Amino acid sequence: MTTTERRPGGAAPTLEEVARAAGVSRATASRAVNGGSRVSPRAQAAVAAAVRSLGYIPNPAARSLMTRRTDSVAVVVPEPDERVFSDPFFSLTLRSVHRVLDEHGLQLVLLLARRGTASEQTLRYLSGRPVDGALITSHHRDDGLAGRLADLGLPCVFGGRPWDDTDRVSWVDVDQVAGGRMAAEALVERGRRVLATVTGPEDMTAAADRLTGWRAALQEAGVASDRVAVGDFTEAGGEAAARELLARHPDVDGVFAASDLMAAGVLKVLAELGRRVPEDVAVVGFDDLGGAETTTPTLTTVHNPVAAMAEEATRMLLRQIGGEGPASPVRVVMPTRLVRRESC
Amino acid sequence: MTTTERRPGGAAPTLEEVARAAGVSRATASRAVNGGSRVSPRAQAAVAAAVRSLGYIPNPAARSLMTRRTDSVAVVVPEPDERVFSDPFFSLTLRSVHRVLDEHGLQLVLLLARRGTASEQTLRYLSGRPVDGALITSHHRDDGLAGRLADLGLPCVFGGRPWDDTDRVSWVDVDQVAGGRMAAEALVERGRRVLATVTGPEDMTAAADRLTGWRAALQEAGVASDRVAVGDFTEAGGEAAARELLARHPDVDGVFAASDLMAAGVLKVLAELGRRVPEDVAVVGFDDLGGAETTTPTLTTVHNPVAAMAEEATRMLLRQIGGEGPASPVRVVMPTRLVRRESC
DNA sequence: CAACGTGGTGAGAGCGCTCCCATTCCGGGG
DNA sequence: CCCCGGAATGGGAGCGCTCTCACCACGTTG
Repeated sequence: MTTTERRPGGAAPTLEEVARAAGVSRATASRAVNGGSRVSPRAQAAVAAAVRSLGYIPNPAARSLMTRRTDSVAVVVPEPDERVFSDPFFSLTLRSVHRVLDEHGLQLVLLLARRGTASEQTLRYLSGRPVDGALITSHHRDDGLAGRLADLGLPCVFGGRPWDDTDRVSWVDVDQVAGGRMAAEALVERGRRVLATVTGPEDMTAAADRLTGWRAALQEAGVASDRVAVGDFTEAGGEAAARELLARHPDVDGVFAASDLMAAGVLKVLAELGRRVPEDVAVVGFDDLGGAETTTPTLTTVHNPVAAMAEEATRMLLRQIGGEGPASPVRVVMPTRLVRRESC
Repeated sequence: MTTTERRPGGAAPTLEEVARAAGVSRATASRAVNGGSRVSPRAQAAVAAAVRSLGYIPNPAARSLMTRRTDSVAVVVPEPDERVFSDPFFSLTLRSVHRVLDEHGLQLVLLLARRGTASEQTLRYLSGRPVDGALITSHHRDDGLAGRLADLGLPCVFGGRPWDDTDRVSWVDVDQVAGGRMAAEALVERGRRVLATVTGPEDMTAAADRLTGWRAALQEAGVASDRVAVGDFTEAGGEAAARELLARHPDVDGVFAASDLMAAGVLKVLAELGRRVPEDVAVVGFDDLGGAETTTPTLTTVHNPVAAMAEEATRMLLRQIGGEGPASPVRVVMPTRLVRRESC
């Protein structure tokens, strides 16, 4: 066990004391502590011993005052309502980001921001550079974060294409348009012709893009694409949207829900109304994050490579932080695929 | 909009420059920036104007080097597996903590720790005092965190009673034993006599305490309390445990699952086996975090005041951080209650 | 043998901030 | 008229660290 000896004041030991104990200068002690290039084995060993015996831990504030690095990264979530945390999308993102950061010894600072005035606070906070970079998830149209972050000069990567300034910041996204097309094609292929969709919030690019792909594919197939209800990516939202949709269009024989959570809500409503899935109504979801396998029937869905995207975004951020100078923004669009299960 | 003028180097403006621009000394500028007692209105205004025009943001590293405060708090989660994020318990906790911290202008640092060697790393990190305090959630028996954190002298509060050193750290918990009793009594009251329980992980106090209460109440009622299966607080875990339980004891007419997630798994198995709930088998859950209302049938459950606990824990921590000197540990045990729905 | 690296080292200068303390400038009381 | 106390201020030290630079003791070279 390390001794917990402290200075007279009870304060933590400083590098100065380590140096004294090791019989070297503060500079040499610093070099030794930081991986020690240009340090003799003798000095290295002496410092290591002193560190151990004093229980020395470098003061991060002092260190980052000089290095201008904090070894931490912010995950900015511009929407702290219930949705965020209960959505497996978010959970998986956070976990993946954390794993990558952990590999590099970085800490994760969670920045939840209420809508509206929140980006103001968030930006103010970030301008103080309390973190080395920021990862932005699930942001909405009106926050204008992308441009402002680009102005700040803080390394940052968006998870999901931002609405504006798409060429000024780096981002990673799945090919949402292709995903929307796949859903449409899957339903058409099964002979469905009276199709409807439950989309996500209109102010999120993911929702808008999936809808774009859906409409394009339907038009090409010569099928009407005007049966649309807006959900909010939650199961309850999907349920409400499905009720509305089926009331207006009782003859629907295929539904695309822009998230598996919403698809679960759709399945629930269909079950209540006594419609068989997929016989009477085929259903396609989006995400494939585990939930699609536990519904009844299991869900045919468009795979969303969330973990891969989060990891890629994090690595991009780390590269941006590590690299010198403001590299030009990078865009990565990941492919997606349809996963066939029972519902379509 | 603030001008984004910068120093020659492109660096952020310093207090020095603000002082110069305002025509005052650095000391006065500092006082003015920090709420300004003992500063003349004239100087105050001049500094405010300079801050605005230069777009000055204090450097947090430099500030905390002097003040020894970081204005951030760690939430330590000693179990970063899927379970944590998908559990509504955790989501709600994180949200509540964040809300309270936000009110006080503090940031939330998420500290996920793998089991095993992880507490070592976590403790090392915390010893550098990169945060003003720590909130520990959902910890397990073998991590010995409580004592070690107490040794560190870092302000901290445990959410849920720790296994060891319960008198050396502050903690908040719900009256788990009473909750276990309530579940037992509810089932007995409905005339059930062949009772079984699906508990949580054996190395978590919440699970152990609920089981203790359950057993005590059953013994008092003269009912056998030896039908126990161990789950892991997840739906899948509850499902597996229920299968095992019903295979061993097909005559069971009442089940207590130590979480609603596990109760959902139990309901699923019962439905598959064609047992009616509550007619054939009554079921009681634990948590009541929203999920209990969406099962079929809806779940009678023991209410877990998670949000209130998280808020209380956070406020306790803030008091501990604000107060001078090492106050004696505080323990808070919150009452719980049974919420009657359809399943019992 | 003089000139030249070259790895190892320490002195010292800050990083940007807060805070202690001495100084100044008041008005009011002796 | 002088002295004293309090409010406002500035000078300067120092938080704990990193990093540049000069320096020294060695070989290695021409």
